[in-house]
Amino acid sequence: MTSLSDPRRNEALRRRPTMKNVADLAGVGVKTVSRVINREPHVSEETIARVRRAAEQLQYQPDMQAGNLRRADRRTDTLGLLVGSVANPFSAAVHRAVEDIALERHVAVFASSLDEDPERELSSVNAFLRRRVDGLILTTIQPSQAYLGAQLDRGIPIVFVDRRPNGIEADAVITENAEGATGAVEHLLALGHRRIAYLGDDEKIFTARERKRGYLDTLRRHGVAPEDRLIVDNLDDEAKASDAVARLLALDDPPTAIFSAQNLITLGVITSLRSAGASTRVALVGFDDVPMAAMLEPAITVVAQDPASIGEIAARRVFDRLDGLDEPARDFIVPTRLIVRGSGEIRPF
Amino acid sequence: MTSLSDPRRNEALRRRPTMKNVADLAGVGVKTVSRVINREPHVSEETIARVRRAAEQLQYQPDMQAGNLRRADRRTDTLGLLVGSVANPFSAAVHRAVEDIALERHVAVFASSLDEDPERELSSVNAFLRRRVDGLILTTIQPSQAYLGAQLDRGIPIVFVDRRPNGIEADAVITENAEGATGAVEHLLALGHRRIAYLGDDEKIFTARERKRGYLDTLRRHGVAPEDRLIVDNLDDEAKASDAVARLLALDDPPTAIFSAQNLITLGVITSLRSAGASTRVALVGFDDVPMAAMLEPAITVVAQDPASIGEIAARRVFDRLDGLDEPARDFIVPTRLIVRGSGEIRPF
DNA sequence: AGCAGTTATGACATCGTTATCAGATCCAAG
DNA sequence: CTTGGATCTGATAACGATGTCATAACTGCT
Repeated sequence: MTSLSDPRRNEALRRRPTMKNVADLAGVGVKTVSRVINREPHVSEETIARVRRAAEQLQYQPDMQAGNLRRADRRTDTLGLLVGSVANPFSAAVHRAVEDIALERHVAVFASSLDEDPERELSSVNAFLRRRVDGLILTTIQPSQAYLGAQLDRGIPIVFVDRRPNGIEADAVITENAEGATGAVEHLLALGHRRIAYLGDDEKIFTARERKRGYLDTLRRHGVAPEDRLIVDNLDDEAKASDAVARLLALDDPPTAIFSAQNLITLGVITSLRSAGASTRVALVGFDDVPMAAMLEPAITVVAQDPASIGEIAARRVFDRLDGLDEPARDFIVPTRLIVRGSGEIRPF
Repeated sequence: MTSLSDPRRNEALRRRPTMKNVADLAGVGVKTVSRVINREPHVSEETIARVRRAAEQLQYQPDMQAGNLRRADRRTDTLGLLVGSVANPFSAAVHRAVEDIALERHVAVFASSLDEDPERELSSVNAFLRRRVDGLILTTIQPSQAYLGAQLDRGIPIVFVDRRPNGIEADAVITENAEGATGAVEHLLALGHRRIAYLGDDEKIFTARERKRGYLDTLRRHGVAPEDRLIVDNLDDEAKASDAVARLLALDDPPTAIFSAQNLITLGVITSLRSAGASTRVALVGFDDVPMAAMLEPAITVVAQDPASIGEIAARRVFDRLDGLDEPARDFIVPTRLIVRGSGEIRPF
């Protein structure tokens, strides 16, 4: 007799039931159980019912890992997603869109945060690959993504989001960064601003380079010489952005407008302009939307991105490739939209 | 001779290399490769180097799925996380905290959104289980979680977050919802408010019930009879919340203060109060923090939750259990914090 | 020299599933 | 009554790794 505390009994209880267990209980072979579970034809109604009952009784869950090992298509119905940070609203919106597309295909998503750390890029990608994901959607920070070439050759679709890869030809879904920046700067120029400051992130980041390029090119095209004193890079948090604004406002000839090239930076700018009492005097246009922007006083004019589209396009591309689409790699450029709310329409003093 | 287009050659190229391939290239047995990859002892330096070189050359990545099948501990180093929605800031913060803890242990996280849909709860949980996750962290909406009993018995740790489970004894990490609501309501009562409206979510949601209970109990304890006309449930989006506020303001004896029990509802309330020009007349305290709350005019007083702690505690609990901790299930109550910013300190008119 | 103990290695079974194939049964048509 | 073709079923190999165990070559000790 086996008692509740008998280790063997516990062992049996603790083990997840296998197809063999179901087969024995139903009095059929394992292959028949496999057929029922996978809804394959050529099983009698009566056998199906018996197997179903046994599976139910044991609370059987098939082990996909074991199945995938042998299965012909070798798919794990799993996808790896690497974003800036799952806690960042932009990344979260991308993630959500990817999840929604993946859900339609019963594909589960591994999500991971990059934190602009090259080491994390490698370890996340490796973690995904060891788990045999069917495809990858990646935001990257390594100078080159050539290390992914072999995976691409082996038919694992890889789509880059938000940033274009280097050293490898692969699909990329990116915001029209330079054009968006151009729109912002032209908007300010049209109001008469000439002293327009640029506050941006580390130029190691693709989007930062692009947005800065848009800013510089646009100024020059309109005959305004960019001034080094009005250009600040490497702002990777809100506090640094605030400090930078304080310094700009203290100049002899301070800027009459600010183009803030990233959303955390925009928050820092708002804080700093307010505490200097300059928020209704200095114009501000931010790249990427800011939560509650419409509720602020003044409301914040931004170049809004469309993270949901980015995620959706990336996910669809991965699945198209998994479905056999064999096109050359290409970029998908997602448009931005200038949302006029007030802060960007302040005229120069 | 095999040409580039020879299907066999392509086949070989496309296949991910196996340990056998590495073993053959290095001129050793598969078990030796396994030892090297897993850093097991009893392999000569020279052999290690040969195997490493071969693995490098083939860009070999071990297949964890195959390994897990045989491995003694049966761990997949994978965790399933179900949150309200990965795009929601509260959920995203929980997710991020879970990811950070998981990363320390080289555990990958499947993240999924519940969307308050009972069907989605079941399908997500099943998707996780079929993929043999080591543990589950779940936000739920089904009336009972008894269906998870077998998994719990089999030793899969399950920790519920944000909502307490029903019909099953399992760990739960939850915000002190009723107490937080009490704090908000007492804050308003102390200022002299007696007509305090409650705007809340569907009572099917655990947190909504708890917060409402806190509101009702507190009013009664302070000798204020709750008024049905001032209590609105089932507000599941911003627009509905706005409409509800408009109706409340149109009453003969409108509320002098509003307790908004969820963050999307708070946004709707703000919008509506503003458009009615009542935002500096009617007091507002929201449950759960709102982005940019400090920047608004008036700034929004809230009962802030601590999603990062919730995620961290839940993840640690899962790993403690995986490490063999055998305590009875318990609740972890995460405190709230009343953040006084202005909107909640408006006195009754 | 002989023996025990350690190190280095690989053959083989095994994990839980699916693919292949062969055998049994049944039915309809000749 | 045979034949051919479905339909139903299960035995067995295989997937890519790890666990077990046997074997061979050393090492250090009597």
